[in-house]
Amino acid sequence: MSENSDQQADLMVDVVILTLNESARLCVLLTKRKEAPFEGSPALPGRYIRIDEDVDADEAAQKVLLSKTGLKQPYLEQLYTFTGRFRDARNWSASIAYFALVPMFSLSAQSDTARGYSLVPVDTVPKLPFDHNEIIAKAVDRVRGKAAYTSLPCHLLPETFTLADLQSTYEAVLGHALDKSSFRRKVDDLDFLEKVTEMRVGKHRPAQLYRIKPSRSLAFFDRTV
Amino acid sequence: MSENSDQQADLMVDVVILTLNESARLCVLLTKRKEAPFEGSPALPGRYIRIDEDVDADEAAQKVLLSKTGLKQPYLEQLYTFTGRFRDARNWSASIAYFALVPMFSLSAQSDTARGYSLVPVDTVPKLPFDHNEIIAKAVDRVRGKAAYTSLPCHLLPETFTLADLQSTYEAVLGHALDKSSFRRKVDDLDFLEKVTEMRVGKHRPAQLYRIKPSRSLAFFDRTV
DNA sequence: CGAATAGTGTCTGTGAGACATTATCTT
DNA sequence: AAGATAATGTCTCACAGACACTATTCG
Repeated sequence: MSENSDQQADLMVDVVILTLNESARLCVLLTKRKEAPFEGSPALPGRYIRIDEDVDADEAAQKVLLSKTGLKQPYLEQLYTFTGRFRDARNWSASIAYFALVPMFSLSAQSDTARGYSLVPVDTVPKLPFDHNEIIAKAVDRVRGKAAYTSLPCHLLPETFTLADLQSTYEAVLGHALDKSSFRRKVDDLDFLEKVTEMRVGKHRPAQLYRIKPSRSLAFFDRTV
Repeated sequence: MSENSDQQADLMVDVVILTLNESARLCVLLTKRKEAPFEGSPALPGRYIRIDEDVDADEAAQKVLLSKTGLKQPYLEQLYTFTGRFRDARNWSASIAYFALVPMFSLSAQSDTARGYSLVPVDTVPKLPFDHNEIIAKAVDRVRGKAAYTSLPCHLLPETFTLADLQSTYEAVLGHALDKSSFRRKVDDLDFLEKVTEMRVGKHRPAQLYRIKPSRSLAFFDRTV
């Protein structure tokens, strides 16, 4: 591949960072592009892979995530690689897309937009440059699909949470309501949560707080064969 | 990315071609490498992406598949992208891996090996160059996972087949036996097969032949939420 | 007829959904 | 006490698994 080094594909990573907003809606983080083309437009955070700095694409994606959220231990998974001559008018390019699930942002909406990024509900994403809409759609599909039979959505919650929090998170991701009793039975069967000594106190009856058992950071629901 | 064009990553596609052998075992097709490094070793079929010839990576993968099997309409799906500085000692590289499901080969074992490739059961794959063992493992995982709730394994069968064929295919992929009655109920519920007028005649009672309904080339089993 | 494969029927336990009930807090 | 949320209990229907049974071919 060295005989024609000016005829190379561009290689980059893009990261779909998903979180819940205050209304418990699933949102994607978008940055304002600082360079041409589409300077100023919102787009997915991402950058070119730097083969002298990045050991592999996972590391590059982690760095993107770290620079946007400051988080070191999020859930990060490779999603799909989008390629082709036409997805970026400048050149044949390959973007290795990742998605990340991060707990609800503690940052205020103000400082977010000040830093040039915004949280947008996944069902109201505007037209974005390149094939970024397609990338987001695929990420949401994947998370929805896995939510049906794994504990993946837990990563959208803070360290400790109530069962009601957990259920509304699943409902936000899946897009439909769940029965409380069935949901709790299933969570109980899966046995990936442990009680925390404290309770959440609020305006009404306090609720038990839980956290994910250290050993079971991604548990699988039964799947009927 | 143009300021340092001799410091680019290599970009390639590798294809895990899966099929069933005569003993109804899930097998992967391996080629003998014609170039250094590892010349003569068995390895996954693949090649560098040629940005002047391939519109996108899917097309490159299709061409690899076509050149190895002569098949034009197989099931082909992007699997995962394997990247990094160390997976190939020559350079930082990215391999966009695909997997394909193809009907049992009509080619004889003789002509296969003559052309320099071989079918190896996925549970007896020898140590391969690069990270090809890891790629195959991931492909098998993916197929197994999807087999549990989709009609994916159908693509391992010829145009028409009996329900017994279909069941043994599922059993080969999943790695365990299935109940005949339950299996047929489920297939019936899914409603992705249609009867063919002919029957398969053999040494015993003839069996009804089926084919996939044209509109339902990939059907999904129910998944319990 | 027996052997072998194709195809159908029946029973039962599990478990998800629906919904009711009890429990515990604040004001 | 009223209101709100947390947590648990009960009933039922659907369905997957187990297994038995019938059907149709060949030799």
